[in-house]
Amino acid sequence: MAKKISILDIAKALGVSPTTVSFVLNGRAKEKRISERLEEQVLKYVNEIGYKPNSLARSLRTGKTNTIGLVVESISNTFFSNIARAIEDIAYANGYRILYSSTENSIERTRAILQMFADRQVDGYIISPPEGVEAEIQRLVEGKKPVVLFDRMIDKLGLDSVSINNEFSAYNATKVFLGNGYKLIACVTLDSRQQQMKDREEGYVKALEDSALSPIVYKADFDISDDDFKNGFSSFLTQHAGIDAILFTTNYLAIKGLRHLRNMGYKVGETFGLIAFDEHDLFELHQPPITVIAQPIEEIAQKLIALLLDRLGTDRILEPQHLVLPTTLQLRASSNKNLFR
Amino acid sequence: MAKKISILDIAKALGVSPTTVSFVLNGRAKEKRISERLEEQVLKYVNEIGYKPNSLARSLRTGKTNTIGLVVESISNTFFSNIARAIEDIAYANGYRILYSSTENSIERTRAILQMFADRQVDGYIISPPEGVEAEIQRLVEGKKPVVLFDRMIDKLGLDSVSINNEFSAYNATKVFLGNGYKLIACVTLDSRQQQMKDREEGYVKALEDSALSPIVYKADFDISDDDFKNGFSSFLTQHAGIDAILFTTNYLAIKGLRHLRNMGYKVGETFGLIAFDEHDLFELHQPPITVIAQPIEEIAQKLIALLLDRLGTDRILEPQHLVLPTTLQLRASSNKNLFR
DNA sequence: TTGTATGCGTTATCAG
DNA sequence: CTGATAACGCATACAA
Repeated sequence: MAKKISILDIAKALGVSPTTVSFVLNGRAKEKRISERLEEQVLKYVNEIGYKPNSLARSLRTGKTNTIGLVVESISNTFFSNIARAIEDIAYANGYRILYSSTENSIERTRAILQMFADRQVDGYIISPPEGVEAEIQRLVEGKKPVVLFDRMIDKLGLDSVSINNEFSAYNATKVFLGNGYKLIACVTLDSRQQQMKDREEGYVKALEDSALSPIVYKADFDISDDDFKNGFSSFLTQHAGIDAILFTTNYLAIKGLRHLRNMGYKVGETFGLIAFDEHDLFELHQPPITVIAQPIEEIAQKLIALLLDRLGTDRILEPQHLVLPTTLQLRASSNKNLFR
Repeated sequence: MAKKISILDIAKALGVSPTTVSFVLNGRAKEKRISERLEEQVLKYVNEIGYKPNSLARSLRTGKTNTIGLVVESISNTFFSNIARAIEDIAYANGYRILYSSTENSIERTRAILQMFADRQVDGYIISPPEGVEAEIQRLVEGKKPVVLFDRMIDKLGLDSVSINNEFSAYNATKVFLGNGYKLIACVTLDSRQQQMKDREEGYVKALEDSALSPIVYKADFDISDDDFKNGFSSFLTQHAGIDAILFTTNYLAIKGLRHLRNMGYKVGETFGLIAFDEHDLFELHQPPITVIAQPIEEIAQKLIALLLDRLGTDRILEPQHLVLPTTLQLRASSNKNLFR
């Protein structure tokens, strides 16, 4: 590092005052009407010795850390890691760094994370909140830190948010099943009060109601073990004999389901319809290719960070924005048994 | 937040000096022989008002930020996001936070990232370095910051590192092809001077040499477009008619390859062998299931962070450690055409 | 146009 | 055992 050089050393070496150096460094030379010669001289010297301001000291002074706290369910989940990847780029381009952390849907963990982020004095937050952390998030807002939510909403807090039209997406997907002649359509979802999960289920239910059919729903815990899922899921299937299509409301439930369906001898595609939420690298290559409800990852990331940077840029409290982005139904063979005839 | 309270306020409120409060807060009460009554009193008050020390100020003073810089190729790659996930946990448990960034194999980007991390004064680095950043990493080391490398090595720097036995893994996998009766075995790899890629290729070559066969290698650029890959790959296949097995040295090349092989009508599994580096969610569910060389992700992460924490804990310069972990060859149908007879 | 002095919240050095 | 007080490096109000 050789991080010994401070603004003072520069000032001394050049025989000017630290203020002058500071102004030049912050691009306020013109504004402060510092002579161009001097400005150049400072810039040149700074460049020569490779001086970099100490961001800690600067942050301590200004109260800004140029850091954004990103709280996701799990960074190892492709949906979130892709979001993170996209956010990273835009944040960096705007001079912000990312501190991230995975909640694993645990309230405890989330509390700890938020506490840490607060300690670190991040300037703003992007959060996909688990259930039950309303109070903590509320506290952030009270601390005047901008917060943008995604993936899951917490309506009552009136925060900026970016989400997708969950209900319609599920409704639409279920309609595809119906249109393709599936009769007994089930929904496998999370046992959760998260709004987006409820919405997805609701969309499914409504589509069935349109055709005077009754919903068949299996709910699994977020952190269900493979064994428990297997047991629960297979007894669900035998209980409701004749199910010929399933809408999975999350990606990893779909993967779990796919595995067990195959093990149990169901012919996904040929006789059994399947649609999953969220795109996945290999869904297209799966045999049969899996129909998915794809979220616009890039766009979500863009809107999130744009919203946050917006808030970061001003002190005024703006009307909260709720962006609802459309999904894309990526039609593949798994939702159309007619292709197999 | 209400982050107005400082150690000074506490001192005033309690009628003691800031020093005392500081000592108590840092658990040095005993050491400094501060009366227990006073200690309790301070602790109690601090707890009551929910005071949290300002980590910025502390870092400025101590020169430690309790932050680790994690530099990966791309956080959206499952291998790296899983590593990141595992590292995150252990780091947090030890009081460290993670700043991360994706290089996308660009020297420019990596330089910028390293610069940023240095500005942020991270305490240590975990890096999977692209080619050509030796000088920059060297500089970190000169700045007395511990650096642990993974996935790719830079031998001459003599840094701590965690890697896998790339050559043997590829050798072993190729042997499986040979044992299962494949005749014309190709290798698809990265056009790169990265040591681990050369090692993988070398393992493949050696296995073939054992049987007096000549290697057939296709090399693609790291950031090759789908179209370019398609063109290059298919002309490679026609040039070397009769190829009946391929070892892919990276996960995403395998996925690209899989896609094009399917489009071109090759019957992976039945008549065409395939083995890929790195596990993937859906490889097991693919039809046929894909044989992979699986890296011990948890263990890699554990060793990385353990090594780094070790270095962080002491000033002494220790003999650099090079941990080489074994991979697991996950045998599935894609590498055994006999299963299809 | 530039310099001086002060504070951000901690920790550490030294006295007492 | 405890309390002043000086740093850490930067930014800014205020002077000159």
